Amino acid sequence: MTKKEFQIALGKRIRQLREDKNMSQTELGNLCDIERSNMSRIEAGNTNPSSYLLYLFAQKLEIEASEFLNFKSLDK
Amino acid sequence: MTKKEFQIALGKRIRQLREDKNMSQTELGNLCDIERSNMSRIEAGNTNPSSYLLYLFAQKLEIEASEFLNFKSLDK
DNA sequence: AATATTGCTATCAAATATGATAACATTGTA
DNA sequence: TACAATGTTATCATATTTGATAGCAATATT
Repeated sequence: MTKKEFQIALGKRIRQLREDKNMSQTELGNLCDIERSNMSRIEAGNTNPSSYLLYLFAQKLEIEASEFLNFKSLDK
Repeated sequence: MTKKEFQIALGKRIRQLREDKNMSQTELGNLCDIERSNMSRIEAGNTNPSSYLLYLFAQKLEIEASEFLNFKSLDK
């Protein structure tokens, strides 16, 4: 999985978990002190967010941070 | 958990999982195409590594990436 | 219809991570 | 003892993420 592919998969996962909580990008962004434009970039897979940001997302969505990285082990 | 506290906890976890595989910083760094000085910085909690790097670590250590983020839920 | 909300994209500056390298201490090994 | 490997810290340059902002389209909501 390339970096870009990873980012896209991660972005989709973040969006999915955010929508499960019926939260907007703006809301989650505010809770985590990041811009909504950045939320959009991240969910679109256009950037490679920091580990700490994943932790913040998880905290604010009240889920385990590890859920973001539960990718099916497709590749070696 | 502050950003710094997170980085320290994450760094310790990375070190622990790396040593479990009897791998040196140099070896894991080479496999992931990152400098050994960067490995040291990360494990010391002096930097906030990218999500993709966690993924690479997991792949090369043959573990689930989610293991890096399995922190005990100490904080709200 | 008008307004607000949401999400996307682009731009530029600021902050941060990483590469590359060097020097040092420590430990293992020849 | 020498030598290599390992890990740490520091520096500076480069790359990347993020902040801040704006404009746009689409969709609610009034």
